[in-house]
Amino acid sequence: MKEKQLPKYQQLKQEILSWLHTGRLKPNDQMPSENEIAEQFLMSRQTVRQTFGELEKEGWLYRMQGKGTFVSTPQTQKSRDVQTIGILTSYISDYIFPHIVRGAEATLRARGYRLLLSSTDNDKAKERESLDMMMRQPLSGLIIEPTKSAEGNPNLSYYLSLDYQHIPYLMINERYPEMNCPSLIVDDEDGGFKAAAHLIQLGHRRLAGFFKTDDLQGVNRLKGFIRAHHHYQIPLLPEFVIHYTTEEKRTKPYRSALAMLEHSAAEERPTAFVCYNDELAIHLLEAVRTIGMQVPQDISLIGFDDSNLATATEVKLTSLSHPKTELGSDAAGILIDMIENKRVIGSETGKVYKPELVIRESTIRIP
Amino acid sequence: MKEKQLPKYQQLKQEILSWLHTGRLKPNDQMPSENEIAEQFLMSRQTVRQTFGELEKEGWLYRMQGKGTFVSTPQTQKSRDVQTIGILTSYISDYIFPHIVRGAEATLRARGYRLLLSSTDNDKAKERESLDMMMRQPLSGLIIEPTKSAEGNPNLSYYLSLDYQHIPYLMINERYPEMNCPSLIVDDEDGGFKAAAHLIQLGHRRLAGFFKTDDLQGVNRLKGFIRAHHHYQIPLLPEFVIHYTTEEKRTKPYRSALAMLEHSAAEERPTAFVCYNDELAIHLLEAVRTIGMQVPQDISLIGFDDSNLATATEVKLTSLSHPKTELGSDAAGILIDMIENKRVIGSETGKVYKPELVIRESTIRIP
DNA sequence: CATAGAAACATGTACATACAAGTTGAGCGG
DNA sequence: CCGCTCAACTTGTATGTACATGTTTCTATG
Repeated sequence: MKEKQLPKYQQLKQEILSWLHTGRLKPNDQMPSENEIAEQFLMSRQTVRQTFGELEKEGWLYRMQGKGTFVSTPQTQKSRDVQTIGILTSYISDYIFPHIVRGAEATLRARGYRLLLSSTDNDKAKERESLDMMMRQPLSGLIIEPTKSAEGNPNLSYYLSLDYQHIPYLMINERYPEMNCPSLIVDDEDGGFKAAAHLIQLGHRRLAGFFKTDDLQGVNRLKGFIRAHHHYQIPLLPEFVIHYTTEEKRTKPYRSALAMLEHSAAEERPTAFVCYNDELAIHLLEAVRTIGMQVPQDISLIGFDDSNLATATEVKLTSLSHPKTELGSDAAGILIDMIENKRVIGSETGKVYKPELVIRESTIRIP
Repeated sequence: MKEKQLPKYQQLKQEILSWLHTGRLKPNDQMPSENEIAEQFLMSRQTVRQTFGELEKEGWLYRMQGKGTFVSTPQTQKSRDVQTIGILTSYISDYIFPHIVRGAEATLRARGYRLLLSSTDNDKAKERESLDMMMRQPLSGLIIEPTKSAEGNPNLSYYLSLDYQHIPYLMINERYPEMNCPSLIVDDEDGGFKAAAHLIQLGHRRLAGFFKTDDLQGVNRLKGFIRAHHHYQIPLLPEFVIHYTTEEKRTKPYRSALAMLEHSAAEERPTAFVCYNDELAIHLLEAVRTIGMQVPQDISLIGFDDSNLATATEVKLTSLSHPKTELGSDAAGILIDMIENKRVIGSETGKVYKPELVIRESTIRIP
C-alpha cells in the first residue's frame, strides 16, 4: 500500500538536507531563492519559507534579508575560542578512571582543548543520555568507553550520528565491534592467559575464575583464562568458572567464592582465584577472611588493572597492569590527530597494550 | 523619537512569554486558541501561528492537533530517568580537584545522579563557554568553582539565568559576592593567619608571601598573612609581599623569590616563604635549590591545600589543609537537599571550613 | 570611465482564503 | 441510559496577495 505522503514542506526539507549531506551545497554556498525553489518544486513561496524557517532554526541555513539564504557552517567547524572534547567513561573519580582522565586531560589541555566529562555508571540507558547530552553542543571529538560492550549496542544510532556529523571519536578499553573507529585496548585475552599461566607456573591446578561477562573485557579475560588451561593441559573446572553482570558484582561472586571455600574438602577447593579486576579481588579477599582463611596462605588471589586498590590492602595484590595515564594520553593524541589533520581513520588504527604481570604478595607457590 | 515598533509576531511573542514568566499561565495550561488570540490582538491567524511556531521550537509551548496549544513543562522539571549535576572547576584531574570531584561523585551517584564535568582552566572566557555548554541541557543542579573571583563576574548573566530557570547551584572554594547562593569555603584568611603565625612562633621575623590575587582565596590568604603580622607586632615588609595572577604563576613568583635570595645580605633576606598553594611551594622549592640553598635549613617554606604534592617531594611540605573530599561530599549533600526538597536557599547557607596546620619538614625554628 | 538612480531581485511581515485532520461535545434514536 | 453521528472547535498544510526592507545589477548621464 502506498505510504502516506509527507507534507510538502517536509519533503522539501529532506531534499535540501540531502543537498547539504551529499556536498551538493557546501557551507556558505547560496541557496536558490525562495521563488526559484517554489517554482522548481511547484509549491508556494510561503511553503518554501516554512521549510527554510525550520532549517534556519535548526542551524543548517542562515538568511540575510535582500541578499539570500546560505548554507551554515557546521557547528563543529565554526570558529570557537576553545574546542571541546567529550570523555565518556563508566565512572569519573573511581577506580582507574581518574588516571585515564588525567592522562587525557594533560594532553588535551596542553593543546588548548577543554574537557567535558560524563559518566555512564556502566548502564546502557545512562550511556544514551550521556551521548545525547554530549551531542547537544559542538564537540570537536569524543573519547568513549563502551558500556557493557558484550551486550550489543542499542545506542548505535547515536554513534551513527557521530559518523554522520563527522565528529571524530575513538573508543577505549573496548570497541563496539560494529563501529569503525580507532580504539585503545588492553589485550585482555593475553592478560587472562598471563594470570592463569602465572598461577599454573606456581603449581596451582585448581583455579577459580570470576568474570564480569557483560563487557568484552571480561569475556576476553575469560578466553585467556581458558586458553591457558588448554596450553598447560590443565583441566578446566566449569563449576569454578563464575560469570556475573555489573549488577551482580557485589553478590554473586562473593557467594560463589564462599560456597567454593566452605563446603568442599580441601583437595576439592580451588587453590587460587582469578578475579575480573582488582575491585573484585579486594571483595573476595574479604570473603576469604570472613571464613577464617588467609590470602595467600590458603588461597592465592590475582586481579586486573593494577589499580590503587592493589597496594591499598595489607596483602598487596598480584595484578595485571593497565596503561591508564598512558592510555589516556595516547587516546588524546590520536583524537587530536583525527581532529586537526582531518584524518578519517577507522578501526585499523589504534593501540593494543600488552598487560604486564605485577607480582606482589597475594600469589604464592603451592607448597 | 518614537522607537521602531517590533513586528507584530514578536510583540505577541513577548506578551505570551510574560504570561509564562509571571505565572499567569502555568505548565500544561491550555493557551487561548489561535483564533482567539488573533481576534484579541487584532492580527491574522497566520501571524499568531508564526509566534506559536517559534515558541514551540524554543520549548515553551506544545501543540496537539485538534486539541489545543499548551504550556510546556520547563526542561528542568521534566521527568528524567537520571538527573544530571554539572560540576565546573578550574581543572578536573589536577591538584586537589580529583579529590573534590570524588567526594561529590560518591554522594551524587549514591543518590542516582549523574555528573557532567567541565573545566575552566581558571579563565573567564572558558568559564562562560562551560556555563553555556552546561546550560544547553536539562540540569538538576550545579556545583561551581568561581573563576578568578577577585576580578568581578563578567559572566553574571549566566548565573542570573540559573536563578531565572530555578536551577539550584552552589559555589565552592569561593563565592561571587553578588550571587545569593550557598557556598562551601575554606576560611582562607584564617589559613593565611595560621601560616604566618606558625612561622612567627618558630622565630621567623622576615616572611615573604606569594599570593595569587586574581581570586579571592589569594586575597584572603594575604589578608590573614597581614593580620598575623599585626597580631604579633611584626613589621610587614612590603617588598616581600608578591602579588601575581594565574598567567604569571610560573614566572613572577619564581623570579621574585630568586631575586630575594640572591641579591640580599643574609640579614636582609626572608627566612620563610608563605606560598599561595602547594603547587607554588613546590615551584619555589626548585628556585631555592637552583641557587644552592636548602629547605628548610636556609629558608622555611609553607603551602596551602595539603595536596598530594605536599608529600610527593623529598622535603615534605608544611601546609594548611583543605577539606577536599569532604567538601565535595558536603557540596553534593547541600545541592541534593536544594533539588529534592525544593529549598530555595541563599548565601546564608553553606559551610566554612577552618584549615588546619599540617606541620611537616619544610618549616623549622630559626636557630 | 565613474557615479547616481532606478529597476530587479531577494528576504521579511502580514493577511486572507481554503481545505485537511484531530478532538470534543451535543443531540437523537434505540 | 448508551451509542452513534454530526457539528463545532482546534491545529496543520497550502496557496495567493500585498507591501516593507535590504541588496545587487543595470542603465543613463556627465
